[in-house]
Amino acid sequence: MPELPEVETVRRGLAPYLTGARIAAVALNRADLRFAFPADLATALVGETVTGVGRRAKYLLIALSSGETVLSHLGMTGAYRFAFGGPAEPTRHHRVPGGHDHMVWSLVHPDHGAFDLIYSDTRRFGFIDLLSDPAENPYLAGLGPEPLSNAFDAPYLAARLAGRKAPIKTALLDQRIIAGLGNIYVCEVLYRAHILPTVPAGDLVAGDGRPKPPLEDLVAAIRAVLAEAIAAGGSTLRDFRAADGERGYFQHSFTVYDREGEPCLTPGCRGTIARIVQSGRSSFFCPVCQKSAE
DNA sequence: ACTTTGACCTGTGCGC
DNA sequence: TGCGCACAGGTCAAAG
Repeated sequence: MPELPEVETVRRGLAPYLTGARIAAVALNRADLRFAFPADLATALVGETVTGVGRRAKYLLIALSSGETVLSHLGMTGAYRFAFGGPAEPTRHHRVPGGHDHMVWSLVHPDHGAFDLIYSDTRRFGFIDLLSDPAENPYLAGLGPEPLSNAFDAPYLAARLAGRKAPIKTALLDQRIIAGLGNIYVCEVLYRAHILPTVPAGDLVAGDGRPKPPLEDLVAAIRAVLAEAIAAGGSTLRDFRAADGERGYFQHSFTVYDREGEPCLTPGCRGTIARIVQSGRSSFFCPVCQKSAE
């Protein structure tokens, strides 16, 4: 589910409790998620101390005192929650018999005491791996720049989009071009930048290879929308200890995503939000105030 | 080399 | 109420 802002929110919720905690035990309730758990996962974790919780794109990176790193991707329905003493409350995906709590870390933190960290994942599109060298990992090596970093700007994006005939919607979902955007935020940033999702990506680049004004707007929109979403997620962190982190995913209200048939919220625009399917994914947009590149 | 499609899973909500 | 179908925020392999 989680796109960059949601994963960042999870990271911020986990970091204060995991950093400095010692892993006393690890339970795996099945052999695989999307991929098999590494054979030595539990033994590699037990006895180690967490030295930090990072994020790259939509991946969580949990660093261990051994020097190894746990890579965790939440897929569509992955979620972490804590259980401090007593039986853990099931997640809302857990009402059906069987449940979806696939991995449980038992941790001891010098300040927070003993607690469990539970990973649940209904659809099991998530996965967990153990990396000795994150920089060399194929999952991470091919990722494009972080959209909130200095490495991401309009000239960069222009260079990557020049000549591409694929719709801008599809290009922005390509993690090799820009890391961390998913279907919701791509819809949102294109809406904010007033660009139709169907525009051929290369149309946003001028003949000399420089970004056209709409592409400058798009870069600004990407930064603004993500920053706002992270800020909104941060406001839910107060509850992270008791909740499952899932709440934050949807707390944020969207301006175009999933609003088919509703009025466009752009000031002065009288359009109605439409929905089309691109690359098998829903695109929501306003056919009035979102335009092709001039 | 490029893009699109199907596959992986389970759950929910809608129309009939 | 029940049933079937469409759909869901991600990614990868395979097919075009």
